[in-house]
Amino acid sequence: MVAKVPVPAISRLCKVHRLCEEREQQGAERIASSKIGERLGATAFTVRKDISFLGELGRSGTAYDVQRLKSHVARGLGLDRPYRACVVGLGRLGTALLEYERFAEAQCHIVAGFDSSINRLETIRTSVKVHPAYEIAEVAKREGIELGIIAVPASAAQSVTDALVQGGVRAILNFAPTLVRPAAGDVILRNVDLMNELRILSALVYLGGRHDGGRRRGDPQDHTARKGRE
Amino acid sequence: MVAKVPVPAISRLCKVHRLCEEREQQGAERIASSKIGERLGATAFTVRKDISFLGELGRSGTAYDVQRLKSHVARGLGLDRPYRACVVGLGRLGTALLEYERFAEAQCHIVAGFDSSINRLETIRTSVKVHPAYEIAEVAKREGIELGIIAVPASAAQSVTDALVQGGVRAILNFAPTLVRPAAGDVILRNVDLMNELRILSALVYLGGRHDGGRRRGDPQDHTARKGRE
DNA sequence: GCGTGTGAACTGGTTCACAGCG
DNA sequence: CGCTGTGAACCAGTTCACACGC
Repeated sequence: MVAKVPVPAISRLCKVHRLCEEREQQGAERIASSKIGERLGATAFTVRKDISFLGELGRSGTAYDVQRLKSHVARGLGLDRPYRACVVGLGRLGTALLEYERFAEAQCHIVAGFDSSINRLETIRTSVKVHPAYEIAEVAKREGIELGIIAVPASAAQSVTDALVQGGVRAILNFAPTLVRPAAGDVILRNVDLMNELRILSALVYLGGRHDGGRRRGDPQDHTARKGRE
Repeated sequence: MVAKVPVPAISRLCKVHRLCEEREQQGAERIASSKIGERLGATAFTVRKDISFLGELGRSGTAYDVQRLKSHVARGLGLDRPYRACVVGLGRLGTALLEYERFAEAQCHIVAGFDSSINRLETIRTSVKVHPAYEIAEVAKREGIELGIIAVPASAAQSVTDALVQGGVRAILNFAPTLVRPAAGDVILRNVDLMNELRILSALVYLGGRHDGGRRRGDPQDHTARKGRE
């Protein structure tokens, strides 16, 4: 069944891929769905189903072959495809992201930074080429940038989004604390809202006991909220 | 019905709260569920249901009173309660978080930073008090820290988690690219996995057209993945 | 009429039970 | 026998339909 993988499953599969790399380096040959589930905070059922979404893997009675599983997931989700990215907004967070070398592990290569403050562009010290914000669309197109990372204040987020879309990016990761809408095109968008994460945690603490005494299953979100006492 | 609010609803309600603050400053008196939904990327139904999870609000035929709605949500989720937090791991990301003043808007006050490198502790320039990592539990207890933000490499994440739990924190926001488990206690945990976000986006782009031609409803996740052409 | 509040239907993602291979 | 693969049951959360207040 190579179709319609649910987004939560995709998220877990990406983690499976990472786990495989980890185990590979440790020299492990095989890994069972139960072990994967344990490591991911999901049930073995879920893990197996997720994997089967990508089509049948080397059928077997023994556990998954780490190498094979890894490339199975990589192929199914296109994770080996390298792509170019940019960061818009070079405040503290933006700068941190700009220089985060380990993104390369996810095949993500940051090739440009943008900021609206000429002052900041001049003082910043980084190996990545930086440009004024009004050049976003142009540079994105010229450099073949597929992914835009937004780290600007909420008020600027929408116009930055529009510029990125105009520049032809295919996906956007938005850190600005506001919902942005891709005006047109088939742009994929995910939001990472730090302020909201804090508020959610605060709320969960507050709701405390009376919130949900029961089991927490393999939580749909990436952002797993779970009570202790596993 | 003041019980068992689903986590996705909590997330949306937190955004409603933020939206109310925004509208309040703009001097708006009232706001309709349809408008809220539009702004949040959810349907008006969902918004109304979310709000009703917190109990009945000033029943009316006209739209919500912004002030009343805001305090309704704040009271229902305990968002007005200020709390103290710390950041563990003072790399680029950790430092950015440590100094992010706007967290205070979410009533989150960062009162301590930790790192295992004495060198880094000495060179860092910040207004927040910093401590060596081995003092986590002690300082957390002494300072009454309720929330821990983890920004260390994956390999250190679990031990940091344990130390935080030992220090009595009630909630943890984990930025390390690995699942951590609260060994004991009622700790609430959420993960923000940047590397995984990138991989997910890459996968969604790759799966592209054949992924899901259809509607995207008021997406369960915080991290809304949605195709353009709303 | 417009707009909220909510029980009932629906949806799709997770869980389960069991068939099948090594 | 252990472990994977998968159709079917289950269930949380979303959507809907309709009652009610302005």
